[in-house]
Amino acid sequence: MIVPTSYRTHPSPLESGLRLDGKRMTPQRKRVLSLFEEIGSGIHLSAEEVHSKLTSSGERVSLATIYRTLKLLVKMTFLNELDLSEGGNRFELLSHDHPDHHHLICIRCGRTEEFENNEVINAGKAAAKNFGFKLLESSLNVRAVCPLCINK
Amino acid sequence: MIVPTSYRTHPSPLESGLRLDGKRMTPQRKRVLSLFEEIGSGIHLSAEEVHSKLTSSGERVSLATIYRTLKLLVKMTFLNELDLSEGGNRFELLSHDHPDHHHLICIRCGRTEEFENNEVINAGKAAAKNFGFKLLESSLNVRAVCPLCINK
DNA sequence: TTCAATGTTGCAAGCAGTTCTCATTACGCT
DNA sequence: AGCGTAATGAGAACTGCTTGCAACATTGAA
Ligand SMILES: [Mn+2]
Ligand SMILES: [Mn+2]
Ligand SMILES: [Zn+2]
Ligand SMILES: [Zn+2]
Repeated sequence: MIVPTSYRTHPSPLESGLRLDGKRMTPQRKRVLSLFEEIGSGIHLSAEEVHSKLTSSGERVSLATIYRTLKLLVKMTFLNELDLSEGGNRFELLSHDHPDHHHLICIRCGRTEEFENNEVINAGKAAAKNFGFKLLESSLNVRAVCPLCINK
Repeated sequence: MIVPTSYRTHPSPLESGLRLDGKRMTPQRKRVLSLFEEIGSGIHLSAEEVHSKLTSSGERVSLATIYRTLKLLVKMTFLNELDLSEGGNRFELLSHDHPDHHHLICIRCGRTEEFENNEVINAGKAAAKNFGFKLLESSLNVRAVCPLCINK
């Protein structure tokens, strides 16, 4: 068996995406995306939460960079940005299995559940078509109180 | 014909709503609600817009009072608060004919169209029921680009 | 391997929208 | 008219986020 003398490591999707836009791979960017990949989809983190998760595990990243990186990762379609209207916006790994899910939010404790519903997707499409708008995205937020919070 | 010597004017819905809560009727509160009633439903104003509409027509109201009054009128169900996620939150007269409409927003110029859709309402109800949450409200925001904004 | 070009970071200042503090004003009741 | 207390105005404060800038790090070329 022949062992190559040098490894040509495949650039990650992040790295190649950055490259063809003249952007650079940095440890900060790798760490932010890795965090989301490690915790998996279905978790919705604020910028502050991302920041404290990284710094409390010894990484040195500034909050400004977190904001810049999250915005970049959203533009690159690695992440999805949610406006759940309680506290700051939240970010989640964009899962290509469930790209169009919606959120049920407990306004007391923040617990957030996901659900999918095609009628909702179609309602958005229909509304845009009706008025001649070009659809970008539609999001249904259901504000509610969860069982644990229901009695005070 | 007998002309009464004193008129007992009916208290407005605003006034009676305030009364039974120990709250007081003020010119500011009357003006803010009147503004929405005059422009009619289907108009979505930010706090700043409410403020400048009132002050530019000669009224003296502070922005802090606008915010306080808007919140109060929402709690009293005269107004509805929208989180359209571009710029600040917006407020509209709560029309009892179309209580549960949704919004299609042009992210370029802010133009906002309304639409109703029962499947969406049901989707929210179903999601809440499924997870045992007590539903408060569900809002579908469709972000899009309007015909006038579509070519740059 | 070195180096220059330029993209990226950290920090602090800035900003937009909203809430809060507190002294003053003014409803509403008698 | 007078009193108790709710509401207002003015500005400070706060939150979530963005930006300007000097120092720094990555990349590609030499
Ligand atoms: Mn989600
Ligand atoms: Mn509306
Ligand atoms: Zn809860
Ligand atoms: Zn437009």
